[in-house]
Order: sequence, then structure tokens, then C-alpha cells
Amino acid sequence: MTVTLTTREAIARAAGQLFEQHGYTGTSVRAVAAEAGVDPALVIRHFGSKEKLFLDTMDLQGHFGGATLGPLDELGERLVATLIGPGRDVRFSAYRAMVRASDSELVRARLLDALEEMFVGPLTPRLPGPDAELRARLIGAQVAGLLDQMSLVEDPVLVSVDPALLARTYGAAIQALVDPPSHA
Amino acid sequence: MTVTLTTREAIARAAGQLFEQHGYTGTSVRAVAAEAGVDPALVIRHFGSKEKLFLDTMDLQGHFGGATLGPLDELGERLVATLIGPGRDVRFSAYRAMVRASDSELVRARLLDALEEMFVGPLTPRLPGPDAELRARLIGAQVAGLLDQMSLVEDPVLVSVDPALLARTYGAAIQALVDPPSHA
DNA sequence: CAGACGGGGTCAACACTGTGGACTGCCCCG
DNA sequence: CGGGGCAGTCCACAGTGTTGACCCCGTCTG
Repeated sequence: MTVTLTTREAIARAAGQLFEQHGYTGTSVRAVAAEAGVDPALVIRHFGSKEKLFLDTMDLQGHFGGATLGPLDELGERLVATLIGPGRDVRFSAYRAMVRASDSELVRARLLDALEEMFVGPLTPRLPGPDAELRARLIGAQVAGLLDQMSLVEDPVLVSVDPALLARTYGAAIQALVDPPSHA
Repeated sequence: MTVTLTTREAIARAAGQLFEQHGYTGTSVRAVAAEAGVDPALVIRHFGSKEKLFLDTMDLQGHFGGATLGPLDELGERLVATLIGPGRDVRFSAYRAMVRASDSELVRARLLDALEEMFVGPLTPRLPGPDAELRARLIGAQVAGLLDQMSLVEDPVLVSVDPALLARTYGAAIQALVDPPSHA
């Protein structure tokens, strides 16, 4: 509980809130400054640029931490359940903002880092069978796809379907990449 | 082969090219106008707004047409192969631009339309087993996810991996939603 | 044939964006 | 007490999407 917060923190807080709410292009530096009660030029002075402010503010890893832990058995279903479980709004907003801002090379790098840290790293050594790394990355792609349709495109069927059913169904598809390929 | 092209066509052509190349926010109305050799105000006059110009210009369905046809058997693999097969750059650019511009409600609606037309419509009546529509939508999500990682985030491993292997691997995951759930 | 009409095209302006430079005031260290 | 750095303010710049007033020219009408 910080009772007083430095200007920098005030800016960061305002920025985080506005970025999550209105996205990157949707929030102006001046709006952030106003929300923080500060001169627009000051936010640039502190963070260098709007882009850097965005990166310093948003972090995916914090919101998506450790969803790939636990036994490989039924990991697909658990993964989806975690994704769309409590706090999904925060996760969705963060992902949405990042993806829409992915014009920026820095933002892309950050997304790639998140993929690496959340899927490739923890999963590659654990997946049985061939092409473990590729499969880990593709699991990341599946997750991204689900987030896309639910948070970005806002498919009304997906957002309102029974979460348990969704977790079971999509989880099975993810599981197909977790388990070693049955092969032919 | 139109030998002369009306101003409107010239604008549309320039816009399409620039939008695919630099994305929505990356191309200015003035740049489009310059490329078309025309006054900036004129492009607004003709298309109403930059957003409408974008929508009139980009169309996904044209690029992704009929990938869900053919036998259900091995549809997953064929789907991926089609996606990343010849002409992938055009597909990728179009998708990228649309997703990054999905702040706009109109763009979101368009993406949803594309999902509906390309996956939900053709696939729902054909998928065997329960929850056919949900599964069709989730197949769409899987495709979106792959496009995300390859075109938007540009995962270097994915873009350079052997396409056949990718098609086989990710295709299997998609196939898990095409085939009726094995169940427990 | 004269005149109104309308659509394509041009120009200048508006409000807004991110950002940089010059400037002031204050606090801490020597 | 002097000075250096840092937080903060103000103004200006170039660029954005968009609008309104204006013009020109071909067509249709009286």
C-alpha cells in the first residue's frame, strides 16, 4: 500500500489502465498525462517514448504465469481452463493491446519472449516424442488463436459458451500436440 | 485488363498495396493520395473515411477462399498446407493488417464474417459428432493462432520450419477437432 | 440556346497526435 | 555558499484524419 506515489508511478499506473482499456492507438500521451495530472511532455521525458511507456507498462508474463505446470496428462484442458478462468478480462485486455500494437518491432519481440518463456521453455524438455520444440510453439499458437477469437475478434459464441465444454473441446486439440504423435 | 482506370480505382489500388505493406496505422491517407497522384481530401470524398477505405480495399475471403473443401479425412493437414503454401505472403499480409486494425468495430465484424463464411458455414453441417458448430469455430481459432505466430509475431522457427512437417504436426491438432471427440 | 444542377477535384483550415528544445525551479553534494 | 543535475512547464513542430468552401465542366431542362 503505497500512500504516496512518485510521478513516474502515477504515469505508469494511468498508462497501464488506459492502455488496457483503449489499446495503444486509442490512448494518447496527453490522455495519460491528464489522467496522471501531469504535463504531456513529462511522460515522454520519463519514459522516452510512447512505445517504451507501453512496453514498460504492459507485461504479459505477469498475467499468464505458470499455466503450463502440472502433469502432462490433461494439460490441454487445464491450460484452457486457466486461460478463460477467473481474471480472464485482465489477461484478455493485455493480450489484445499487445497484438494490436504489434506493428512495433519491440512489441513483437516482447510477444515472442512471452511465447518462449511460457511455452517453449517449460514445455520443450517435457514433451515426449519427436519435434518437441516445434510442438511447444504450436501449442502457443493454439493458445494465441483462442485468445484471438475470444478477446480480439470477440466471437459471441465462444465468449458465451460453457467454459467447461470449451475447455474439454479445445483442450483435446491442444492435447493432440502434448501427447506424442500417434503417427502412421 | 482496364486500360484506363478511374480515380476511384487508382485510389483503391494504391490503398490496397500500402495497407498490405505497412498496415493500417502505418499508411496515411496522404500517402495513399500521393501514391495515386491525387489530393488527400479526394480519397476521403470518395470513400467516406480511412476506415471505410480500408474495409473496401482489404478482403480476406478472396485470399483464403475454399480451403475447407474436400474430404474430412486429413482435412487438418490440407488446411495448413493450403495456408502456408504458395501465395502465403499475400494471405499473411492481409490477415496481419486486419488483426492489427481490429480496434475498429467494423474490422472486427469483418473478421467475424470471414470466420463464419470460411469455417462455421462450410464445416458445421459436415462435422460428425456433437458440438459441430463450436468445433468449427475452434478450428477457425486454430488457424488464426497459426497465422498469428507466423505472420504477426513472426516466430522465426515457425516461418523457417519444413512446411510439410508443420502441416503434418499442426494438421493433426486440427484434425482432433474435425474428427468426432473420442470421449471418455 | 440559356441556365440550373450536380459530381469530380482543389485548397486551406481545424483539432489532434507524438515529440523535442528551451527554460525554470528545487534539492543535494562538495 | 556555489554548482550540478533532475523534475517539471511551456511552446513549437511536423504529421494525422477530416471538413468546409470553392471551382470547373458536362448534362439535362425550360
